[in-house]
Amino acid sequence: MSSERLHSDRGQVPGVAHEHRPDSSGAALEGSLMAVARGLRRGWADQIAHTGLAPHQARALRVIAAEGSIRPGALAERLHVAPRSVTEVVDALVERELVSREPDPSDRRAMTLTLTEAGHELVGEIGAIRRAHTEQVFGAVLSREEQDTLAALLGRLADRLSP
Amino acid sequence: MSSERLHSDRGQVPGVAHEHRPDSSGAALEGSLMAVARGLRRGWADQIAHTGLAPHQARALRVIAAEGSIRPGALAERLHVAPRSVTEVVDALVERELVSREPDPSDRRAMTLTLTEAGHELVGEIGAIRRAHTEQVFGAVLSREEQDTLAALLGRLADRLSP
DNA sequence: GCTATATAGAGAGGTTACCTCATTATCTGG
DNA sequence: CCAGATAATGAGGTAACCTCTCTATATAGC
Repeated sequence: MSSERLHSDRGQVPGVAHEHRPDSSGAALEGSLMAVARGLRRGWADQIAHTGLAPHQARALRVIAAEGSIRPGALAERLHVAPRSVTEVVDALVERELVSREPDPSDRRAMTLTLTEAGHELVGEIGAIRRAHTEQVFGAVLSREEQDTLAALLGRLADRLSP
Repeated sequence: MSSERLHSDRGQVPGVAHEHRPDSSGAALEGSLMAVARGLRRGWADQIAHTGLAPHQARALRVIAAEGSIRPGALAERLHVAPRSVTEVVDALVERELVSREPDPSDRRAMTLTLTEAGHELVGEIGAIRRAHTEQVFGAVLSREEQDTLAALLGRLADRLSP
């Protein structure tokens, strides 16, 4: 639906011809990076659409899988949402029987979230799809060596940026 | 949400002609790239927060600036939202007197969006902030040469991913 | 042991950024 | 000149957030 581009540049005279100044390659770098990130994210989203999982549900599932078991409050922190907001995401995952929500034996105020069998299965499946898509994109354009170079450079940037 | 392509290659690695096994480094590449993209986006968001512009408002402003003058429908396409949805974004920008919405002389059904003086100013300001932040991040970690290498690799990926 | 305060999760209700569908004005091709 | 197509928008809905509040439980201080 969003893939058809209409030509929008009719002969209209724009008011002024203004700043389109990618003078430094920094702008190009930034633009390409964001475009690649966007492209990958869209690709993943398209390919996991058939699961019926919203992106934030998939993300929550991944965090739960990574932690093995987690409490709603901690999950909220990982997802960068308010504690209250995670309840609804978890509700949906529990509804689909991908996650089980059980009282935490060590603190009776708290709940513990863990993946069900079906949850594990789905996480694995999504991971495989994601990995395949990513490899396909990178592999189609870059040589193995170039991928290593890219990974090294981005790794250094990520280290600097991540808290 | 974005397209109606339904790839059904689940679970299995799709046939890429020449297969390496980049198992772990592919994941690292992907992870780093997304982390860097996220870090940059957060940095920009933090730094333009003081303008009171929501991210999609800032994006709309940039598109209008880039086009010089654009109609709501075309803007919607650029922002990947439904035509109806852009009305509200534009409402907010018009309210702040950053954008003027005037009847299009060439088609009396249509409106034309252009930046006001204040709009141009703000776009310039945001661009400067963004550029400075980006350069600071890249410059602090990578040499000029490395930035060029990175730009080249990402550029090729972006070309492949973007229509 | 008993109370004061902090914390975990969830209910109630609001906001926002989207959406679809319907409506009005205008354009365009036969 | 009239039958659609198209541009924007009003009306009304939904989903993912939010804050504020409530209840149950934990924990620290007396």
